[in-house]
Amino acid sequence: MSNNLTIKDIARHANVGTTTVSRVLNDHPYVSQEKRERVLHAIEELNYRQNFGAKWLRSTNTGLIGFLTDGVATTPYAVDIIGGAQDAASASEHVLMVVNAGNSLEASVEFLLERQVAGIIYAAFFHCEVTLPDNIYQVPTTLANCFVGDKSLPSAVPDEFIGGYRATKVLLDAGHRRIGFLNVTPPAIPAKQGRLAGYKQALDEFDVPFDPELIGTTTESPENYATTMRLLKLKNPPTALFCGTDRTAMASYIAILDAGMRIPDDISIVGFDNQIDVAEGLLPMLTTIQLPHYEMGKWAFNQLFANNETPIQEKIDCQLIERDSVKTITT
Amino acid sequence: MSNNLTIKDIARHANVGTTTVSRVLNDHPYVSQEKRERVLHAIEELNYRQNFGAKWLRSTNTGLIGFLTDGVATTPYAVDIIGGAQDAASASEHVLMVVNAGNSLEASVEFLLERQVAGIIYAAFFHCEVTLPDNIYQVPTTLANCFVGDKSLPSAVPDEFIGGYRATKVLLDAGHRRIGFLNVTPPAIPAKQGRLAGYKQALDEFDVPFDPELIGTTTESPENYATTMRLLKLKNPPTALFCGTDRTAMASYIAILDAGMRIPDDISIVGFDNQIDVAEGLLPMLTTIQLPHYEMGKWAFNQLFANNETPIQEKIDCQLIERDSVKTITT
DNA sequence: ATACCATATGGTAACGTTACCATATCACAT
DNA sequence: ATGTGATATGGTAACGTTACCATATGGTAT
Repeated sequence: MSNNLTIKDIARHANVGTTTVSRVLNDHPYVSQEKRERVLHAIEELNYRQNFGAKWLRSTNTGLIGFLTDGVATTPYAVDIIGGAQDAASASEHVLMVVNAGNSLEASVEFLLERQVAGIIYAAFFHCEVTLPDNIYQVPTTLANCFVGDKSLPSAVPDEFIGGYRATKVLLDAGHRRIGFLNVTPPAIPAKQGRLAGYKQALDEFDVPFDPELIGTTTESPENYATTMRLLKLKNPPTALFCGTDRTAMASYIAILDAGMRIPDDISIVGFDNQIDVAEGLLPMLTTIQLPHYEMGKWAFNQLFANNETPIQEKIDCQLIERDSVKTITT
Repeated sequence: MSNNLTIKDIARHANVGTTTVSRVLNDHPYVSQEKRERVLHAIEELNYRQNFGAKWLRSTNTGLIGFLTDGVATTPYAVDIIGGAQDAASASEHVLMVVNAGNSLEASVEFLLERQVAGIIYAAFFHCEVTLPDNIYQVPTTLANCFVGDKSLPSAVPDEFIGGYRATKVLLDAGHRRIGFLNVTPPAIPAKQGRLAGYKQALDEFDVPFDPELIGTTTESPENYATTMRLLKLKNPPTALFCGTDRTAMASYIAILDAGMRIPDDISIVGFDNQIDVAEGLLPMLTTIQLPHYEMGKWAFNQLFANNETPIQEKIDCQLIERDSVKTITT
């Protein structure tokens, strides 16, 4: 089935030396147009295919990049990170070797090193601090959606602050002054602190005092539902809600409808994540904040061989995605 | 950084021949316990790592499997297929090389063939018929979530019929006799036909006549909402709804609440997909049908080297996931 | 004794490619 | 004439591994 041809075969067929064939294959200079065409023609005709094993044995440049994730690689969230990394990788002739870290992160890294990967991208499925085994430093490594405490590796994470700020500001701009906030809870610590700071900053800019009564946390749907209800029944209830995740927003939608209110007429909602199936599935469609998964993946690949003196700790913007769940009101 | 040690170095260090080292590395027989330990010890001490390029140049057995998907590989749906394939692959010392087919499927296959993959798994992100380039037949190939018209390749797809049947039956078992059905629309043709047949079959078994008035289609949320409303306002309205996707169910939830009804007290709902964030995010949590993504991925890997005379066309069961959106009623 | 087999061990020639060296030609300046 | 540098071209030695062959030892059946 597979016709084990070598460059020797095609060298003979094109009546040139093997070196010339290799040069054509690798786009090296110093080959006449005429011979180049003869070689190309022979390759075409014999249906020749390079042997990458031999190639990398010589050159030790495999074009392989290890994409390593914590156990839960296959969550919808992580997926766009892979997408971004993959697009960037194929733009420069690299391939991703996707590996889920099993019980031992060190063993997974070892596995990739054995395959001579030129670099490793480590991605977490939610924004968090990670600890990585020492052997990962044997090869260029970048992080997506996570970071190491000592900042010894380049890392791209969402700018939670700007996300929280944007979500709050769109509501303030629409005239809202009582804005409930169902913040995410640990273990997503960077998200929690950053978004709260962004929320406060936006409030400050509009001279709206911070009211702890308007703050809740997100956990599972029943709790989200209950928290939303609590907020709705406040003496001075919110006219808008900033939900820590799109999933939280979903529970809030249900609570609000159950309470006999309408979105966005009676209350405006902003989510967080832009989890497309949820955000576009809800009605009215959800205005939310985009987590920059794709961009983090892309950035992580592009930084792999950047070779900066100090590893960059990048925070990537979280854009506002406007849909139909926010209504302008007049105070 | 990387200490280019070879098998020779460790042979010298352990005071054995290179062949013996190779034998230890590959678990071949005819090595004394004593030398085996000496070799293992030397490997440990020198921190030696095999060179896979050289290895496969000799043996042409790379342990690499190409995982190829249509453009939209990185949809949440496809992700569990990768998970299943990956788990099965690592159980037998294989690695997945994940590639998104770009504009040319043939070029993507060529890319994988160049890398000497031992097999290819092709996965679609929704159940459909696919056409594949000829060069894919040069290596064992299996299909997940799709099939080729001439059945020339082993394929695993969801059993849409049983899924539709199960969804309808759980409602019939709960006493419902007026069951609305918002079926998916093309291009997901196998899903559409199969589920409808399953729906009818279940109805038949309970001697419930098929009523075309109760059938709708799923498209985008606003339409789903409108269709749900139409059903709700029927002279003889449904007491239960079978939604073609969990996303449809989300829109139906909103419509039902808007109409002043409650789930599941006034109307029961069953979804399809078990898209976890939606199904568990809704309140009450959604009873739905599991699409066997993980199993299809696993099956596809395990069939790669099965070598059956005729390629198996497998239909994988779609299990019912019971949550809280179905209520038993007495007629 | 002899033959035969299982076990153990190491030397060495591939595997298919590219890097390095050697060589050749031609143009263009000295 | 002579030197220099750019362009072309091919031979061959690696790269690190495993398959194959050769060899050696000890046990067991003839």
